[in-house]
Amino acid sequence: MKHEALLRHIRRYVELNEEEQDLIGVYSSIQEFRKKDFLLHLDQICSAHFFVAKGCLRAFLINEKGQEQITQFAIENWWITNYDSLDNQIPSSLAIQAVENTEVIRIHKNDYEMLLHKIPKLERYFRLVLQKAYGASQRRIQYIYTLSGEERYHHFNESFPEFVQRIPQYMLASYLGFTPEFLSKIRAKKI
Amino acid sequence: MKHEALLRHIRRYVELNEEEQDLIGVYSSIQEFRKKDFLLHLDQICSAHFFVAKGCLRAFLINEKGQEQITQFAIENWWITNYDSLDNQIPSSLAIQAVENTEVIRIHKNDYEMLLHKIPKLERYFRLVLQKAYGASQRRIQYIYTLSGEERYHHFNESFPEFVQRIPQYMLASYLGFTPEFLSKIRAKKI
DNA sequence: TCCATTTCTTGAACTAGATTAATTTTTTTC
DNA sequence: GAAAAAAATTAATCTAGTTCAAGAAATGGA
Repeated sequence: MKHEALLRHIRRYVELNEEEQDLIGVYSSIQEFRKKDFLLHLDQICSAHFFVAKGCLRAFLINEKGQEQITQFAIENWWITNYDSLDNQIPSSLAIQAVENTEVIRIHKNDYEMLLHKIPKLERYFRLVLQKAYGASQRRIQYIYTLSGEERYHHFNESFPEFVQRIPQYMLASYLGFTPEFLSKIRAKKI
Repeated sequence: MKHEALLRHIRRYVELNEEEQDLIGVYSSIQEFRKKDFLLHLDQICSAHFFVAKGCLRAFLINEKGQEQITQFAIENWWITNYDSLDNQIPSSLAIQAVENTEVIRIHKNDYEMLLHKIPKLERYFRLVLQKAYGASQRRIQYIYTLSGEERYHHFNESFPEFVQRIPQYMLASYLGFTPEFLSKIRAKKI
């Protein structure tokens, strides 16, 4: 099944019968993006939810100095979208772009509503997904506020060693909230 | 009805019949907290979700310098809990405390599950609540990364002028991620 | 395989915000 | 309504991380 990766993820949280699994196929589509392709451009109105089946995405904004600031990564089994833009149908302050060649399962806003209506237990699935994402976001704010840049780097490295290998260092620096130059200096001290 | 504030909030998102409204009453309890009372202590295992009917709460942690760092506020119509501690039944790294005398509607972990089971449309309600909270959390991360301390203060002031009046300045400084002394300096420049 | 582009490093000068400590103002309590 | 406690201010000194600029290394494409 083309959307097997998504079904596998949903089945971690709720049970699905054949019919429901097919329905999810009907209301979703597979999209392939090449490295550097955009899923969502700056100022575009966001119209879909994206599930990463394979690969890696990043969300970023452009700050007043014209620099890219990465606010989020999404790898296998993560959902990503701009809820602000999607819910309120306003131009996105974030862009979403492929960091690697990436296979995405895309669910359009309307199809998402349709699916929730036809398969109410998906409400539970998305509640649990959001609860996890919100928890992670809260934890991230705690780290930003309690750790220095250097501590944040070491902590991230210890928590996600494989992921650190997958992305360029300047992207990691941006995500962690400091400059690539500063990251170089940290690494020069001790790896 | 003692839990009317909560019912009113839920009805913004999903319809409820008499029976369902009563059921929510059965599985929730009202608690009054006086200013400075704790709803959740540091290292305690969190066992409930809290809905603020009236008043104001804060969540904070103690950083390595022994200082309180506020990670979140909750006022009327906001839910607050430590999902990390609640979901994984681990000691909380956050304390939750009343900033004002506060009336809370408390739903125990088990009753929360029970309610979701008996009234499945509450899955939708909590999904929508979490989606909003997650969006706010994402937006907050964007502000932390793109605005200076001073800009964050002005922005917060413009966005929530009434709320700024409700809390001591040192709490606002902590929430915004800088020292009370720095906040004093900003205010000295221009109000 | 070579050129172009992207990514990473290094060092010097600089700045937003922290720290410390003392003082004043405001709020709370009895 | 006085004393105590909590909150806010001010100023001097300090530091984590930025900025700028230039070069080195790695990667990628034809």
